[in-house]
Amino acid sequence: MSNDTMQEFDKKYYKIGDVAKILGIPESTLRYWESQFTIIKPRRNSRNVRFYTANDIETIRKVYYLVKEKGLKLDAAQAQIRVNRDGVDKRFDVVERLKGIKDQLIELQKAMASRN
Amino acid sequence: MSNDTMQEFDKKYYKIGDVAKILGIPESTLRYWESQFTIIKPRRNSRNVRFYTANDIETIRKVYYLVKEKGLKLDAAQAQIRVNRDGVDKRFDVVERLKGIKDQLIELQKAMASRN
DNA sequence: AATACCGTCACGATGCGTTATGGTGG
DNA sequence: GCCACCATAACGCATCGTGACGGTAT
Repeated sequence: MSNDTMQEFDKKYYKIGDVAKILGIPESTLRYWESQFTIIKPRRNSRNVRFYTANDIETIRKVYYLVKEKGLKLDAAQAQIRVNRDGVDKRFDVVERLKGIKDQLIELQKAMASRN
Repeated sequence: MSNDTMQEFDKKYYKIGDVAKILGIPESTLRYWESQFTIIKPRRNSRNVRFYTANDIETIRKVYYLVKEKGLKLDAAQAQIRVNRDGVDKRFDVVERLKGIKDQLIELQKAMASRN
């Protein structure tokens, strides 16, 4: 890991060589995916060198899973990652509605208790 | 549509030319997909001619959607179709559990009514 | 000088179908 | 003899990724 990697105390950046080693993917593939995806856009420093966050790496890990292990096309993988986000949001909505119902039931329970 | 197509009164079978016209897919593609998929296996008659059910056609329609419109690889499309079945089953399970809760609430309502 | 990065481009592998050929049955 | 079907194999195109090249910065 190069010296540049650490930018601040708590915020780590990884250069492409680091990411390649961490994920076991050639640098050339990382550059190629970046050219094909809109969801993988690492920051660059003033000398045009890529700097990846841990979040970037997680996204790439998802792409790797979908493309390499599930056999989706790059386009489809990108769409799928977005759909998953939507799916999470939808599940979250359901949870919120059920929490509302729970609150109503608690109120009902209180009402019943006060009747005794 | 050829004469062979209708086998019984209520059960229709379609030959490959029929399916190709219905779905707007070349026969060659249908044969190719059949060679690659396990989920598309139309019956054959004694002369080795394919006969498709309406169900077969629906499966092919799903494949068409996933492969042509969503850009999945054939492998991934096949997996996805299975996953969707699982997904439906899981949603069904949730509905069943919520129905059970509903029954309990109805019982609760009755109990409250009898208290008056 | 050696190393790590950059963009680009050419090449190769794989996936996906199409087309061509020759054959059978009605 | 025509039409719809069959299998097989060669071919072509697109996608995906790799490798190599020359260049820059530390």
